[in-house]
Amino acid sequence: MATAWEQAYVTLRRRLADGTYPPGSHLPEEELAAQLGVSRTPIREALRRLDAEGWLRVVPNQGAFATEWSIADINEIFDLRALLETYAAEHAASMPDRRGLDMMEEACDRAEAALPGDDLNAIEVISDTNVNFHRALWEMSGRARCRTTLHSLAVPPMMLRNFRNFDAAGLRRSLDQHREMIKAIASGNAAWAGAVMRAHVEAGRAVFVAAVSRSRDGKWAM
Amino acid sequence: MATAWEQAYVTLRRRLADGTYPPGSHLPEEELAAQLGVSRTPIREALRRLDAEGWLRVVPNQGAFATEWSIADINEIFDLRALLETYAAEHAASMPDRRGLDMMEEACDRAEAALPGDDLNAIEVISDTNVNFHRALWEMSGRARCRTTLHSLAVPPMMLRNFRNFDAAGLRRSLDQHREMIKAIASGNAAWAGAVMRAHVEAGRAVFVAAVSRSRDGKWAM
DNA sequence: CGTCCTACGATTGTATGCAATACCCAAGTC
DNA sequence: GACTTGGGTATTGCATACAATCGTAGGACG
Repeated sequence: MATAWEQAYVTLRRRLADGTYPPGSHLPEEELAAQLGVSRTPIREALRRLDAEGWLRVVPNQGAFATEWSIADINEIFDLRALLETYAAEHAASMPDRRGLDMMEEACDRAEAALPGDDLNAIEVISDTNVNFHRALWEMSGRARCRTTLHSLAVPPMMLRNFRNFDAAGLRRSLDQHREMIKAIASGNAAWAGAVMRAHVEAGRAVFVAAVSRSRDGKWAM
Repeated sequence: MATAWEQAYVTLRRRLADGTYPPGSHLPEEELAAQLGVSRTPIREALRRLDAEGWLRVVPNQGAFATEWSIADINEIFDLRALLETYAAEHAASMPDRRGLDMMEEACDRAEAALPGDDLNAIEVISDTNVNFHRALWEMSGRARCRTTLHSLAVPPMMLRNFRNFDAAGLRRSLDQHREMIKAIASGNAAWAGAVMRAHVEAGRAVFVAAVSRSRDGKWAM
């Protein structure tokens, strides 16, 4: 069994991701401690880590606040993902391994099975398998620092929720890009893998930007 | 006055950077607490943050160990710095501001004044002003996430200590590149700024690689 | 002599208590 | 009426105490 603070970290991160704690909201330590059934000590340690990873901001003597994301922030994140995911894909292609490729295949299979359903549950599955796909790729690249950095960039709330903005054709294309990436990596063609990844990230940005411009007041449902 | 855990964080980070706690060494909480004159609680919170930033690794029930760096790790860090510092330089050039440019100029002036001295103190000053220069540039780029990521990549021990590997000509060239970057940014030429930055990072890598290959057993004095 | 087991010491993990600080609101002043 | 000031409350910051866990040294057994 993992330590209490690690469990708290995982739970709080998930809740920040799924919107249980909306951006800007205050997170009182005692309340979190009561919810998770532990004391404030492990909660505080989890909050320190979430702070370091950008999930929330701990202000001295005021506590933790779920981070709010401006459109500029999100564009920056897409920029960084474009750089780092491409880098990871290129290096994964230069050292492909069976186990990682299998994990990526499996993620695609599961996503494909969920694709026909239009409900939120399908979106949930697709979002989930998407994370698994990318994680397997980061792992295969063998770049530890790149992996942890991408983890903190690609998993936060508005990235996961962006899947709700995809239409059926968009999801189909996203999945096709995943399949193409597997081919590129398996063949050891770094340039190919990198190019597909860059297109993949930019397609995600385009979906996001379109969703933002649809909402007239410039605010979006993240 | 900052909180105790923030002070502990800064102090421990500096000690990890200057070699007081060598790579691989175990850092008992109680000992750190005694050294800094606080209890274990703020120490633990500082350690969580240092862990998240890659300065050390906290193993459950075993404590904190200063991270050890393989040559592959360091090459990865230079790779990521090449990508992200270039990105930051390009965006700084697209939105130059007087105050940031002044800070960069000042860092160069101070480094230049210290340059004639060959002693370790001069190296210290140069290493210090180098950090200030880059920080000012990151700040100017307005990219918050890029800045925090670079902070955790560019400041760790072996990056700071790499300055000891530069010869006089190398330091001179490094400083010239800083001056050139200021010109490029001030003129708003993003491509120029990015190219100089990339060259700057790669020059640093070359110095590092040369230092490693000079030591026959593949270990280096970091 | 080597291996396994146990008990001890050292260190980390968590809970709790108290001190310090910030926020909120009401009363007072200009 | 707007602004300032004071106290009360809620929340965080830190220290301490105790529980849980790990590593190791020593001894028993094969």
